[in-house]
Amino acid sequence: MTGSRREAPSTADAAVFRPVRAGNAFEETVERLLQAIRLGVAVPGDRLPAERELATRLGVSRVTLREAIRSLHEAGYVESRRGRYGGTFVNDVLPTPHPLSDRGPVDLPDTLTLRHVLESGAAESAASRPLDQSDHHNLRARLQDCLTSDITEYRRRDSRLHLAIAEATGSASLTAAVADVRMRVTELLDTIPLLEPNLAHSNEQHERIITAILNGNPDAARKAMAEHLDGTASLLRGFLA
Amino acid sequence: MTGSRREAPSTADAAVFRPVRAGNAFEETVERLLQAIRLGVAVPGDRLPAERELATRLGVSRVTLREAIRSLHEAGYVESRRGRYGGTFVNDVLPTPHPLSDRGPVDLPDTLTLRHVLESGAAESAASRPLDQSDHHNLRARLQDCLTSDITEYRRRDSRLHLAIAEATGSASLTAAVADVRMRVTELLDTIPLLEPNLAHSNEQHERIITAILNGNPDAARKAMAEHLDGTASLLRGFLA
DNA sequence: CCCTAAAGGTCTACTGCGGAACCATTGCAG
DNA sequence: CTGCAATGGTTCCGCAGTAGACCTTTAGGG
Repeated sequence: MTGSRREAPSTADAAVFRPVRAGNAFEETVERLLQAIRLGVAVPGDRLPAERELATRLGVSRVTLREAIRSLHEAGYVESRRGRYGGTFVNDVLPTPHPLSDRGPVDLPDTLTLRHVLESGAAESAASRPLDQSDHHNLRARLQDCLTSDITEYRRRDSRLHLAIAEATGSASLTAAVADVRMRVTELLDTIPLLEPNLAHSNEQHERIITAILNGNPDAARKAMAEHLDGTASLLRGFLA
Repeated sequence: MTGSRREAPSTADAAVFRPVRAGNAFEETVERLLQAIRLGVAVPGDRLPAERELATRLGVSRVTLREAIRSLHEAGYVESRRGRYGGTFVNDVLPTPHPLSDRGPVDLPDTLTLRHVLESGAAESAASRPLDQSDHHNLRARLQDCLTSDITEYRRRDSRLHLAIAEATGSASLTAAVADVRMRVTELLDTIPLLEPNLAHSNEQHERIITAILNGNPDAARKAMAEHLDGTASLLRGFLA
């Protein structure tokens, strides 16, 4: 402990006594909705769940959710329509995001370390459990989305594929953690250019990862994922160092 | 998306539209302080940081923190003393916790999957970076604490060792994630007996893990950690299945 | 012996947020 | 063409939580 009579203060203190809340309810809600859009869980044209339902699922009041939606509307992400079969819809053209935006500076090594652990672990874990037909279908469909994507949509479909891998582990907590860390990485990636060669290379790696998972080969899945992540990691280190 | 015109609802929805807050500020604060005590970050006799400082670090008001401390006091975990050099101190004899206590039922596979990913990943990550002298010292000291521990203190020292491994990755986010998942595991472990043979076996595995990390052998570290975790995983599955 | 620093203990606004009721708009079914 | 159901839009009230000032206790130093 800090000031303990026993020994020097440790950094475990920092982990346990970190803030209990990341921000206020409004900010957290905006962040989640942005996550849905940026990670490709809600694609242009999609309708978000109705306000009453969404508020319940997010655990915030409808008023707070509506404030979040309003700020997303003002930022150009969504439009709302009233009446039966109305709702809040993701815009077809999304705003090009923020030059390493609003909030505090990100700790690059911290983010990359966490990402490596979570995503290579998820790949291994997904490959070492029996997958049902819908898992197979989902993984293959998301892979195909990447292969057939142009540059403008690639980042979202890439995220969606990685999320599908996390889902295939069957662990909701792990999936949530992967979604969070990908959000952090995505914010960084959006500040650097995406080139055709990277995309082709990325697609090859995706195929190897998915093949290993579908074949139930944990070690190969982990290794393929690790290589894949190393690629973007050195890219980021290069541009942001 | 749910209700999307495009395709079937996916479980990624659940990850992104999960609740933004785990509970109210009071409950979260109690949880954190319990974490500090149960994971051995604050051991009996230790003084917690002063209320004003702790409230700032946890990002809650002093009133809320004090309510949390009061409920820990009533539960027998801590005592507070006024005056200069006063403070809140961890009791020497801690209450034996809750028979799979208050909150909702835990998803065992979910917890174990997340734990496997985080902790084996942390071991690998710690082994693949240069460690300074204080890292070496910390790891060896925590290992020694386990080797010389009797049964009553073993769980706390075990957690503290595993936390030290996470710290050695240098990633604050990963350390926090490991602390959280260990808290979930600890609550489960506290409901089943701890036997001498398990303890001896555990110690052997700990030595192999730490040796691999200190020698900078990522694969060995990961493998040793994975075996170690498999042990308690099947124990838990046995008792709780 | 008293003063001061550092800690816990108390009180008082103020505010963010949740809960719930109610209004307004829209499209489909009858 | 009328009514209903499903949605977004609005309003109000109450409570949990925050911020900050202030009180009380205690140990050590001058």
